[in-house]
Amino acid sequence: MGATKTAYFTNDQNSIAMIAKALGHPARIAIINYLLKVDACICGDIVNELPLAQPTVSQHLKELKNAGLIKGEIEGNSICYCINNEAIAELQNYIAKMTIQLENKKNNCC
Amino acid sequence: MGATKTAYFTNDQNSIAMIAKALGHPARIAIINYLLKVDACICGDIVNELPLAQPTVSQHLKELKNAGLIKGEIEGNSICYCINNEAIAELQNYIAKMTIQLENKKNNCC
DNA sequence: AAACTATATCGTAATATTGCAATCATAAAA
DNA sequence: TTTTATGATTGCAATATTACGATATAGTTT
Repeated sequence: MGATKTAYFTNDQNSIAMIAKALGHPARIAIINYLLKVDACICGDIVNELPLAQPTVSQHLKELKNAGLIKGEIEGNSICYCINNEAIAELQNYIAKMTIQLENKKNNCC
Repeated sequence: MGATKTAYFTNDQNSIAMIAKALGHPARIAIINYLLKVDACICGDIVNELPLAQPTVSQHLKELKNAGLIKGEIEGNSICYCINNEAIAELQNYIAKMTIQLENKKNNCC
């Protein structure tokens, strides 16, 4: 008890849930928004952008990385993070499917 | 410490994060998928569909409801849940914006 | 090499989530 | 009215997340 029963669900369900979960924190949304806004993926200053301490930001970056939403590349002293289009595409694809299904049934209820 | 610093972020960031968070569990993805698949939004059998106990499913439904992703309507003895298109639209809109921004910068890095 | 910079990791406290058995609330059926 | 069915709520244990100070690691600069 307490732990998510991952094994009980399909790969697809777990995969989408993992991506969504990674986006399920305002700090991580803020990080993604920042990476989208900044022209090059200059990083590190993410810490300056966010109202959180450096270790906390580092931890959020790690979670985004684990979920495949961002990639990091060592660049001399610092590290360059940027968005991984594939994960975004997977989520977009899922949402798009949902929307199509929703349109096909319109106002069946509620 | 331990609690998310919601107040430090914008409404938009919190709003999207809330929706994403609600989708951040395979059981809740499974519920959404089921609601999309079933023609009418006959419910209750959600419990039968999922490998989880009734109180657990009820809790997941509550979270989806809190996040505005589903609506529930009392129907005699049972309750009829269905998807709330607006929340889905909000998420889709956000992802679409992301995609546009991503296309505008292509391979700047990483 | 020593100092500095940037970022990750460790340890830990506070809080949140997940899951379920037991129980409650309400409506339908008998 | 008693029973039955459906779904929510309560209480609790196990685990996960969030946040950060302190520290470690690795590259850069002096």
